[in-house]
Amino acid sequence: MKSEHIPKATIARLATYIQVLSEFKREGTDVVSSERLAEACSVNSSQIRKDLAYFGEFGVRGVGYYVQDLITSIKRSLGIDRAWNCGLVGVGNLGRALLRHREFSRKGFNIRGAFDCDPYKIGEIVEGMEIVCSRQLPAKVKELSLEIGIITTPPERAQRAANYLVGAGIKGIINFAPSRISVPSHIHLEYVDFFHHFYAAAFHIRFAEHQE
Amino acid sequence: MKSEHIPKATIARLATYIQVLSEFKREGTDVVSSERLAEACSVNSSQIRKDLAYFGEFGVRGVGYYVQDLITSIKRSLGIDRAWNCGLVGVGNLGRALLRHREFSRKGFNIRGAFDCDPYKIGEIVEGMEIVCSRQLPAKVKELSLEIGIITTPPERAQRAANYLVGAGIKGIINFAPSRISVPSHIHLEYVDFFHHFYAAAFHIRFAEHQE
DNA sequence: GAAGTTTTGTTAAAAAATTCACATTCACAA
DNA sequence: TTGTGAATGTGAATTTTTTAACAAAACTTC
Ligand SMILES: NC(=O)c1ccc[n+]([C@@H]2O[C@H](COP(=O)([O-])OP(=O)(O)OC[C@H]3O[C@@H](n4cnc5c(N)ncnc54)[C@H](O)[C@@H]3O)[C@@H](O)[C@H]2O)c1
Ligand SMILES: NC(=O)c1ccc[n+]([C@@H]2O[C@H](COP(=O)([O-])OP(=O)(O)OC[C@H]3O[C@@H](n4cnc5c(N)ncnc54)[C@H](O)[C@@H]3O)[C@@H](O)[C@H]2O)c1
Repeated sequence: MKSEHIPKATIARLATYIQVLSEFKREGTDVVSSERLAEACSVNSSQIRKDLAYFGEFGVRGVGYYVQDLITSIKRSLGIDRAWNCGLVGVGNLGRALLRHREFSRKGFNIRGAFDCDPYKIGEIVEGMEIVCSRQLPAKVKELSLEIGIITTPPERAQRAANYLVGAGIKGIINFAPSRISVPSHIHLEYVDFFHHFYAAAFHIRFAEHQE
Repeated sequence: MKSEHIPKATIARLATYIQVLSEFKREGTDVVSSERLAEACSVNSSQIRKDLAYFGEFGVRGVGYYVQDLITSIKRSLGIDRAWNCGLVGVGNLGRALLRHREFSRKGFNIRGAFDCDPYKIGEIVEGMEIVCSRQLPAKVKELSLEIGIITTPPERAQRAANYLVGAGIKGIINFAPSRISVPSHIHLEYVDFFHHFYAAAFHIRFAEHQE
């Protein structure tokens, strides 16, 4: 059914499918039905079939989905069947945690450049990578073919970091700082904010108490 | 219009509104229209009015919203007008970054307990807090009145961590590990997975290239 | 190789979320 | 006090997303 516009929610679910399918694979399961996958992901089974239909036909009727094949197909659909070079701006607490996180490269996102403006941090080695001055961003983006910029600076510096990245020719930005930034429309921008999960928890716990 | 069920998306947006309103406040803006707030949040203005209507009437017709009042009202609506005590299980890279993050307590989520099962880590002090053995969870949850559990263990340990937390009487869990876990239905469970933001970036960048 | 079973892919129906449109309300000025 | 302008709150219209239902396809068994 291949389609044009893909809902954001679909992409988030595809990430979950990959996660759960990988677990199935580790357990030695070769084939899985949409029903069984749906249960493991806590979604409706036609939701899964619909999500997949945006990209093509990956299953076998009467059988289900071959786990490994489906992982491969979803990855190809999302464009993560190849490596993406990333640059991280702001090597503080969070930036360091991300740099040390092996899962990034395992999932195809290689953090190849780490940038900071603090002279005490520049030159330091983190996870085998030297922290470089932000001023060198343009040169490094080209040199390392960086395509995705990760912003982990304090919020008031996020816009500046974004400007550097955009100027350097980055194609997409993931902003972990809690501030809205503006970038040209051809740059893909994602905000990461996990506080809303805490808000949701607080809200629901309180609501449940209120019910009693 | 006060309503029963609140969409997840609404809660995520309310988090954004708080963020942007706080910025307005810092800049000295006292009153803001839904139109202006909408622009800053990149959403539709009636979306904002609808989101707020779930909880009550907070604006003044012909005027707009008083920034400080609206922040207060949203916080009260979400149940974050009081402090929430949290316990963090798994003091690794990510756990440490979260423990060191001041924003948590500023937003009302106080991480009061840090737990790990690694004997080399137990006893260590992080941000003025002693890392405690996971076995002491039940005692500590009661002692410190912990209500929300934060899981930052490796994925294969997340279920066990959840079991401990549930057994200890926690009310909600935020799981940062990339694995599905099961908890009794009265426990509120949130998954934090920011890889889907990377997937979305990769997908859109690639799609844009494909368009050319 | 036909009949039966299973599970997909897809169309149709239902539900939910978003946007529009405007009557209502409030502040302020004449 | 009344009129004017502005912006909220909300019902209705629209769009999007989710769920249900089922025909088409593939495997299994007899
Ligand atoms: N730590 C967390 O757990 C956490 C969680 C959620 C969000 N965040 C957000 O992530 C961001 C980083 O948090 P953190 O705790 O790592 O803060 P941090 O202060 O430890 O690190 C910020 C780093 O950015 C660097 N920096 C500042 N301006 C810069 C610039 N213009 N160019 C390059 N580097 C610059 C600083 O030198 C510092 O190393 C913040 O916006 C924070 O709100 C952090
Ligand atoms: N580091 C990141 O940037 C990042 C980003 C996204 C998600 N995550 C996820 O967060 C989790 C933690 O990541 P990390 O990089 O901090 O890993 P890590 O290995 O540095 O830390 C894991 C910690 O959990 C402890 N632990 C293990 N089993 C435990 C148990 N049963 N009870 C208590 N503590 C236990 C370990 O001793 C260790 O200190 C992982 O699941 C990871 O996939 C990490």
